[in-house]
Amino acid sequence: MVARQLLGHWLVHESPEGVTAGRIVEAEAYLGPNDPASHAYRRTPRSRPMWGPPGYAYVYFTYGNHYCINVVTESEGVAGAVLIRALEPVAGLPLMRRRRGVEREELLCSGPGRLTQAMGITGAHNGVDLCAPPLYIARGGLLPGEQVASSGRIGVVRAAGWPWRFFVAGNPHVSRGPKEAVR
DNA sequence: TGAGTGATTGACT
DNA sequence: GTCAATCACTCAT
Repeated sequence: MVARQLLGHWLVHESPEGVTAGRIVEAEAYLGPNDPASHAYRRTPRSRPMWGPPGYAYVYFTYGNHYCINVVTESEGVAGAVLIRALEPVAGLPLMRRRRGVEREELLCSGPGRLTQAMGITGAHNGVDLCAPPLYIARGGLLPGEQVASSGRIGVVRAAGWPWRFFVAGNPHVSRGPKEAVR
């Protein structure tokens, strides 16, 4: 599963204010029409990138306050994406702190809405190519299999029990959902 | 045309 | 532990 492979890679954003980067420590898979919890379950103009070619970003705005970023993983014409839920900050921490307004490193990127704010990602990045600057994914070191845990998805009502959430076990930057993670 | 819901976070009791 | 903020989109008049 692609969500599993995404862990350990870096998400890099080269913005005019400076470069920020983080290691992906938590990701969640969403499919298309077969997944009741996915935005692709009901097609919307905003989520159109989910049907696009793989390697592109799908950024959406939710709850009136927060952005979330997805990586499109399926081929063109097939809906499918991986939601990036948490990052471990590795570069541009001062800039992240300024954008987030918090000092603690664990609070900078430990959540979907938090990491987009820390990285400076907005709706303007919807549909951009993640294989080229200014916003892209870089290959990170391989992750030992025993460090990767999975659990049911967080924050969704439908199909929440599907074990499509992957995260780095014991990493302090992983978000804690309303439900306790089932290792 | 209007009410309800949501892949969330942060502030307040 | 509870609740508000606030926007895109769906569903019901």
